[in-house]
Amino acid sequence: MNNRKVRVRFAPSPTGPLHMGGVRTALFNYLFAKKNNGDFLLRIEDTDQHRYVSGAEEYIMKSLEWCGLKVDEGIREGGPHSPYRQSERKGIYKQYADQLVESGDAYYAFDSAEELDRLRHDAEANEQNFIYNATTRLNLRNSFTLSTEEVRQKLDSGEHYVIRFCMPEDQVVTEEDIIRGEVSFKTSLLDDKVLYKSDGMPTYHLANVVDDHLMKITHVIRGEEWLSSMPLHVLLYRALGWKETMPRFAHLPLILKPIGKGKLSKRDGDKMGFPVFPLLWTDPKSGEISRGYREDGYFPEAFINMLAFLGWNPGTEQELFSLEELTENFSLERVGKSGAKFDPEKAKWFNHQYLIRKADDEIAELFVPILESKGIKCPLNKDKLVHICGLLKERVDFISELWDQSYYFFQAPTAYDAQFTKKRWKQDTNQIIEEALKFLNTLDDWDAVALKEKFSDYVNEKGWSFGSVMNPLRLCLVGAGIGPDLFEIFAILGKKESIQRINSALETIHI
RNA sequence: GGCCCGUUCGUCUAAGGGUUAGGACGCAAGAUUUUCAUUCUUGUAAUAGGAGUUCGAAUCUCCUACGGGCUACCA
Repeated sequence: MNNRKVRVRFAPSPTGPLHMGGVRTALFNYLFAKKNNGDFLLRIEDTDQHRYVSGAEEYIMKSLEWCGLKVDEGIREGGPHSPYRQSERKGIYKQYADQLVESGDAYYAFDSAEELDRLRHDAEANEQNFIYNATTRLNLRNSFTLSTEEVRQKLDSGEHYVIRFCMPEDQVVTEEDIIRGEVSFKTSLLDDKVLYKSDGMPTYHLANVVDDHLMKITHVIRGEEWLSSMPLHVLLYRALGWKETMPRFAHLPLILKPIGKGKLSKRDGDKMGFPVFPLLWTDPKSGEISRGYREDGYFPEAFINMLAFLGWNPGTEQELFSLEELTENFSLERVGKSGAKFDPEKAKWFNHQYLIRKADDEIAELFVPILESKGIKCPLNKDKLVHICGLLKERVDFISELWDQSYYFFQAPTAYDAQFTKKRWKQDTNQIIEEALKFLNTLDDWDAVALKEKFSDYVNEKGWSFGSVMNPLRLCLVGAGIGPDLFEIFAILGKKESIQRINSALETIHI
């Protein structure tokens, strides 16, 4: 229909921390934009002053940044359509509301919130619906029932008013959704939505349509919760005379609770022990803290990859995609229609995949702060730490879990796992270990491979079973039945420390 | 209640009328291993139900059921 440059926007309200569903919406917008060499804008929709939460805006930007979603135009980046915060655009909406009134597509209404509430309640009591539209507007206080004179007078006297869209009486609005195909709505069932509030602010609907038009947005990609307002928006574009450049719509399926019914909420995360927000969030009022994916140890690449697969798939069997690869392969046509239950286990799996693909030295670097938090200060040379990380990364999903797998490298055992001891430390074990210790003392080449070879020969020579020697030795060095190849542990610990640990164990363990 | 959207293994999903309905997560078993893991192999398990259209339906149509969203001077 035209070859305008693709421009999409992510338009959250700063009413709290950005939910992972919101991040996914941002991600899909970003991917679509970049795939089509377009622009990705961030617009803050803060037309509701009551729900404004301080810090939310900053949080949104930090979250996108952490995820690697670079914004082309936004409140911080600026751009040709500044400002990008709707509260700062307040002045530009009124003229469009006025335009609609003039063309007869909107009208003034003076009903109080209480009056309308009462009508809704009454209708509900009678198992009816109250809809402010053609069926009722002639019984209410508005430009239809009041004379031009009266309306003028009320307006001039400063009485509170709103501007409502005049929903056509009997039309069918049909619009193509990129994900869902054609969707139709009967206007007789829709209501005369408020476009302009009595506080002088536009509602979401007006501001959204006006800004998308002014900012030359070509595709509106948003959550399914907006699908029902698509006809209103379509009608607004038409009424405003912007039919030709109206963006195309794509409504994304929702992210649902892992178990049970309904969409994913903050509660579910608390209950089941997973984050629903990208970053840690401290509520400015209550001080309540919500965990974040970042702080929980997720890599942004893993988080993004996981999110992308909630509702989208490439149609191949590849599951691991970098942001660049996602961008290359993304298409709205491959986004599913149905809501996706979030699976925290799969999220961990994604993180594991990214973790094991990281270079050992990078992992080591990330592990250092955790070691320091445990009071371990550069206990080993860097090579050894890198080696440890390489040895153990397969076993964990998060960097922080490395500690549970490796603590014995940094501190000698102070206790010995009772169960393992019982199972592996037999009557003759002390004697065997003492002999083995003598042999180990004679060895100077304390390299894992050499050690393994020489010690294995020795064990064979003595006619011992491997298990009867190795398991107790593991207990001596580690204090428990965990860890990688024992000779690797020997090598990393070094001869002196290894011998010392065996001696201590021999002194401590009695059966 | 009304309107709109949806429904393939427990979960994420593939299969654009013809496949033994495929993959991944999870779970289970086996193999490997000096422990614990890893790894490898195998298994587990699905087209919501009912009508139609068709030689043939997971795929198209309708009905039912179930799920979800919206129904504010909130976004």
